[in-house]
Order: sequence, then structure tokens, then C-alpha cells
Amino acid sequence: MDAKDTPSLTLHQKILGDIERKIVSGEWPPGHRLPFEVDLAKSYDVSRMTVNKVMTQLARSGLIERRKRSGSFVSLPRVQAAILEISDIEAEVRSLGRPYSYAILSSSVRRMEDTDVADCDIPETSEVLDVTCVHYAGGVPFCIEERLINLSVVPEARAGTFETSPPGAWLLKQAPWSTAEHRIFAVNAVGGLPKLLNIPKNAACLVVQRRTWSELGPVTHVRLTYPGEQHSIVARFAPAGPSSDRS
Amino acid sequence: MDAKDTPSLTLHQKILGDIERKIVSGEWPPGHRLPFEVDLAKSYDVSRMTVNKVMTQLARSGLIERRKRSGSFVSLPRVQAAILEISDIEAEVRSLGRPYSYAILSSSVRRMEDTDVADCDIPETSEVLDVTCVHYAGGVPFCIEERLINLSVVPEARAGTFETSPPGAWLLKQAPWSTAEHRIFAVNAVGGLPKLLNIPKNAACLVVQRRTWSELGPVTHVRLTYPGEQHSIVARFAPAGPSSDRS
DNA sequence: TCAGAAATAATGTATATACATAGAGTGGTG
DNA sequence: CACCACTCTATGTATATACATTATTTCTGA
Repeated sequence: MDAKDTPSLTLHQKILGDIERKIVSGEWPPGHRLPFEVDLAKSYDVSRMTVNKVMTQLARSGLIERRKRSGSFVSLPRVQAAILEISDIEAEVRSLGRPYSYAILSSSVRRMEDTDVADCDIPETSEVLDVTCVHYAGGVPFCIEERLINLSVVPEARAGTFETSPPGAWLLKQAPWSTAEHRIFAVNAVGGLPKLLNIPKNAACLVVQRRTWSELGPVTHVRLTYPGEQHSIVARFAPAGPSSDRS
Repeated sequence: MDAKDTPSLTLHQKILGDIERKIVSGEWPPGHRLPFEVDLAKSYDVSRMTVNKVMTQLARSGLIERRKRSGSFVSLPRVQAAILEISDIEAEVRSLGRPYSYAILSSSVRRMEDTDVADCDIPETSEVLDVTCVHYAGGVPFCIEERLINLSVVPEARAGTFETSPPGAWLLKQAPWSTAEHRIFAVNAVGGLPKLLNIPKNAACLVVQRRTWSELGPVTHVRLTYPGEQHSIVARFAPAGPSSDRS
């Protein structure tokens, strides 16, 4: 059951696995001081560099904390972190085994206005492309996309009609972003939403708002509205992230 | 504008920053082959090991892909991944600057039943501790917690009354988990919910369902229900994760 | 011409070594 | 007894070196 012979593991992968296992199993509880690098090196009969590599990775993944002169300690799990993968909507629909289609509702170039969401930090003076569209999964509305694209950062978008393909994927290629922020919350369907999503008035909807920035400034602000109970975001977590380096 | 003199950076941090910047700025677009390790080493006047360390980190963070004999390439951004941090509820409330309090609504030991949520993989025969409680932020209901604790994995919980402190933090210490899954969706407030959360009937609520496992099996299943528009989950993302190693 | 063998070039891993750095302890001195 | 300088130790970084691994390219021979 333990490490044993998965013979094609590198030394530091084996050691990493061993230590991870000891930590997550509770054998080494939070606060426990792990053996010094030199001791680990001796007991595994490897060089300190190899052990150091392992410890560095453990520290980067937050499983341990290191203090000079004192040693390395199992860190207390403070926040539970999960990797949230927000994939391309088309891919998301297709992975559900349903045919994807898409329709554009409106598209216009305009300046920013007060009526725009307050927490959008595209400057007032900027011109934006304002696109609204619906994504369908097998004929059923899957998600409403309301997007503002900052034309001063992505001028190429001015010419985009997005008649046949949604702006998301195109934008990703055009203006790679360096930072993103997601805000996830729930709202009641009001106004035109119930009709567009084909759900009862006031039904709960899941909203994902994403803002992205590149080196040049704010790129886009998108609000995705999903019918509430029919859609869920799933995030998985295992201790040291994708703890396997590529080999 | 470039690297500049943040003098207290280590060599590989400087190089890492340089390359990250070139990638996210689009100067090196997806598919671009970056210089070979030996060349980078020469141009930065460092050893190949140092460059290798950088490249390994870039690969681990998904920014580049490496192929032997061919070189290293900027990878195309496929899915947008974000680190989702779900913190302890008490910490969450306090970080909003509001006083935290807590009340238990019910607590009982029982066997699993059909009526339990279907996607809960605690075996039918297991005994569980079924706890329901409310978390308050300054007197206002902040979140309803409905939790099942698998007593065959955490027998110590049988004695727990959780009169004074919520089960979440206790459980985290008691039974460190190795895997977790979150499911996030929206529901309308029905049944006893509106009263408990002090919100209108049918108001949209955000639900976070979390299942955790340890080496011994399923540990707990918890469902957190937040008043919809008052609460949001925020996830941030920057290219190479917390790209700073601890120094 | 084409298949297969051998050379080649890149990354991947591991080692020994060196020195830097920062905390914890220690001892001296007012 | 308090405070300071000093030392000692575990981690942090960097290097040169070696060899393994694996695609690609090139060469060879039927």
C-alpha cells in the first residue's frame, strides 16, 4: 500500500510522495518538525540537494513551512484552496455530451457609462464593445454572456461581429491576459432573464463575473449567468496540487 | 520598465520574472520556442542548473511545455484556472470586520438514509453525526451549515456537542483530509431557509457543497448556504500562481 | 528508395561542493 | 539582570559536473 515499487519514479518524486503521505495521513500532524535535510538525505541515501528540491516543492505547495536555523514544520491547514477551472463554454457544453450552438443578441460600440457595473475598472473615457449572447446546449439555453471589451487595449475587436463564434475564445488568442478575477454569486432571475434562459421568473441563477487584465490594462469584463440548479461549478483539490512534475 | 533593480531578488527569480513577463505580455506568443537552456544560461551568465530550475517552475505552472530534443515552448492557454480559497467561516466573517457568533440548531447521531443527498458517498450502513448550525456576522445570519460527519472515520466526533465552537475547524484538526471536492450552485430559498437566513422567500442563495476524504475514506459532507447577493466567492489568478517562492 | 541503426542535441535528474543568510543560543560585560 | 556581540546551525542559492532519457536527424546498407 505504501510507496513501494512504482519503479519509474525519480528519487525526489518518491521522497515527495512519502512525505506528502505522512502529512496528509496525519502521521506528521500540523506543527510537527520534520527531519533536517541532512538527516533525510542520509536516511534516503541521497544528496542534500535532492532533499532540498523536495522540501522546496512542499513549501511552495504550502504543505510545510521552513524556518532557518529551526527546521521545517508541517503547516496548519488554514484556508482550503481548490483549483477552480473555468473552461471555455463551448468545451464545457461539449464535455456534457450535448451539441453546442450560439446566438448573438446585441453588439455595439459605445463609451463607458455610469450604468455599467460599478466594480468594472475600465476608465470612463474608454470605448468598449458591448456584446450580449446566449450559449445553447442542445437547443436549451445554457448561459447568458454579457461582455464588455476594452477597445483601447484590444482595438482589433472593433471589427469583430462575433456572428458565428463567441468572443471568449477569440479574445483569449488575441489578448492573452496576465491576471484574472472571478466573482461568483447567486441572483434571482428578473427582467429579460427568465425568458432568455427559459426559466421561471425569480428562479435562482448562478453568476460568474470575470475581469481580466493584460500588461496594457483591463481587457474585458464578462458576466455569465447560468440557470441555477441546472449548473454547478466543481473544484477538486488534492494536497500538493499537480504534485507530479512532468517526467 | 523591465526587470530593473529590485536588488534583493535571487538570480532565478529575476530570470523567472523576465520570462513570465515576456510570455504574458505576448512578446513570446503561444507556440513560440524559447531559447535553449544553455543559451539562456550564457546570456544571463549563470549556470544551466539555475536556468533549469526556472524552466521547471514555468513548466509546473503550466506556462510552458517542454519537449526533449526539441526545446521549450510557450503553451497555449487552454482552461482558465484560478485558485479558489475557501477559508474558515469564522475567519471569513472576521476579515469583513464583523463580530462572529454561532448557534447550533440540531445535532444527532443516526444512520445514513435514502433521504440524504444522493451524491454523498458515505456508505449506507455508516453511522453519521448530523449537525446543523447557523453562523452570524454581527447578529445577521451569514450562512447555514448542514454537515454530516462519518463516524466510522472520525469516531471522536460522537462525543462532540459543538455547543460552543463549530465543527469545521475542529474537524480540520482532527481528521486532516487529503482530497476535497467543491460544488457551487444557486438555489431558491424554500422551506425553513428564508426564516433562518432572514431573507425573503424564494430569494436566491449560493450553495457550496464540500465533500472531503482522508486516507480512511469519506470524512464529511457539508452544505453551506449563503444569502445570494450578499455573499460572493472571489478567486484570483495570476500566471505562475504564487510565483514568488518564499525567500 | 526506404528501413533500421547510429549519432546528435536537447531536456531531466542527481551529486558534491561552496558560500550566503538568518535565527536561536551563548557568553561576556555593564 | 539586562543587553549586546558572537557563534553555530539549518536552510537558501548557485555552480560545475556527470550521466540518463528521448526525440530528431543522419547515415548506412540491402
